[in-house]
Amino acid sequence: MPLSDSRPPTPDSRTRIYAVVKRIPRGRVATYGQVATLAGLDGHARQVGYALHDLPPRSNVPWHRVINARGEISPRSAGDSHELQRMLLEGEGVDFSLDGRVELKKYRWKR
DNA sequence: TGCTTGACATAAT
DNA sequence: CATTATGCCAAGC
Repeated sequence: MPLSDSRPPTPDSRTRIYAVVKRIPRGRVATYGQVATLAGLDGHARQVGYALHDLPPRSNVPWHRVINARGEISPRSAGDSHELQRMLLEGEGVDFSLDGRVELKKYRWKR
């Protein structure tokens, strides 16, 4: 069986997303939509979140710098990662509002 | 093969 | 600025 060359060339969209997330400078945050756009997946904001969800905690990807358009940490189904995320961001100098929101006006990563 | 769910975004109200 | 409704696309079942 001549192993045909019909294998899915899926360059793991996740890999692309991770690459973009890694590009986020320290002390700054980006929205899912922004990451999706920069990753060439304009409109796949949801997939970005999916990819990050699959991201193992040992990964060197600063997933904590990715937040939703409201400037808040997306409420996940389970896990205490959202607390860790806030902690990490605060550790980088990102200021949080009393409502637990980040001032995108100030910290939004501007390409 | 088709329906449901999901770490979202944007526009309208 | 909050809430509601709709859109988009991929993965899971």
